[in-house]
Amino acid sequence: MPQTARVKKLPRLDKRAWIAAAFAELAAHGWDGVRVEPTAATLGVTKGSFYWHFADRDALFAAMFVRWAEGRVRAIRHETADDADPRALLYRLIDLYARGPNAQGLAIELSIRSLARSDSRAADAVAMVDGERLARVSALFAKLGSKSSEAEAKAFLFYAFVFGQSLIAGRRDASLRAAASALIVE
Amino acid sequence: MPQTARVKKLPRLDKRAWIAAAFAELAAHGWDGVRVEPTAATLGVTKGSFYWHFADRDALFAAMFVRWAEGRVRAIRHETADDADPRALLYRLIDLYARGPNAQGLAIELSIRSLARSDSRAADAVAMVDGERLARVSALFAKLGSKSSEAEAKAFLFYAFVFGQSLIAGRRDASLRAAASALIVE
DNA sequence: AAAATACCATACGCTACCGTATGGTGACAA
DNA sequence: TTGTCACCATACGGTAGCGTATGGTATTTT
Repeated sequence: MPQTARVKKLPRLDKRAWIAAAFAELAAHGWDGVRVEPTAATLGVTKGSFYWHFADRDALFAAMFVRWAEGRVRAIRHETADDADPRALLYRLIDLYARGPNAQGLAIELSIRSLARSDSRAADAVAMVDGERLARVSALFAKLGSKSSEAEAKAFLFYAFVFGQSLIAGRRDASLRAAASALIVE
Repeated sequence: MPQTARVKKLPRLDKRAWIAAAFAELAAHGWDGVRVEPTAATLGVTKGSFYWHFADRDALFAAMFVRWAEGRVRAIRHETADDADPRALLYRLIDLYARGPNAQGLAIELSIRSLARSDSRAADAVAMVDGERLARVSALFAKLGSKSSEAEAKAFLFYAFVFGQSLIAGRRDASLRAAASALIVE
């Protein structure tokens, strides 16, 4: 009996599990950290599983792009569904990306945006998400009284600020961030 | 024959040449594109040269961080030296990072900021540059009549916008960018 | 029950690099 | 001249990971 007795139920993974694990690696170690064999190890399987579900490593990336875009668009629609108080909602959105309750999601977003500069499939995913986000935030500013063109400009500013702010080191300068946020929203 | 007629036969590189070549690779293919042997090939030497100038690959990265920080601080001081018309200067700074006459520099900046989330040496370099940039831009807003605290907030907003905007796909929406810029500067 | 299918393990060859060890060569000094 | 030193080439061992080939086992289907 040379085999290790696998008492537990066999994992029997699917594409979703692989993609989820790949996103975790991406958030932790960037694109060069998304490797087949190490990910297989953390999933408790071997790469035999991977190459059953995906043609190669590149196919995994492609699947990650579309899944990310879908998930983001859905999340944005959900986050901007309650538009009772647009101003409060805008502040909440900033907070969502600023004091990372989801630093993982932010890392993923930045990684994908980084790849989008050279990979057209990633660029497509980013364009899709950007379109949805700009439209939603623009609508919020319109509800606050801005004309259509001004609302779009404010949405662009808002959106660029949210991500740009995440690139700037200081986790400490919350007051600075709050003041800058007020300059946009008010 | 002039005394400085270096024979082309022997390249005789130094650290600076290696670092410059590494930055070119970084801008083109990211951190995982900065490899010793391929870079040696493009420099026309072998890795024997590299391991004479650097202890290992990590030492090259460390050298890149400090060189980048130094170069950036110097560039920022130079760019903000002429403060005759602060408003025009602010617009010029936005333009500098927006319609990339220097897409290469932007790619490098984003790569380093990406690494700064996990590498403390990169984080130090980024903090150094951020400090200088915020101080300079803040001074510009102060010259435009803002109180100290407001000038800092505006500088933060300005700075975050500049980088955030570079993350958003559209190269096409120049008008949107201009409108958003006006919201900050005016 | 038997066969087909879905999923995974194992083993293999292959490439791209990293870092080291060591020898070679030109420039310059003694 | 002769050595020394700065700089590089060459050769080597070692690792990590990709993709493939093939066989095994559990699950489902017939």
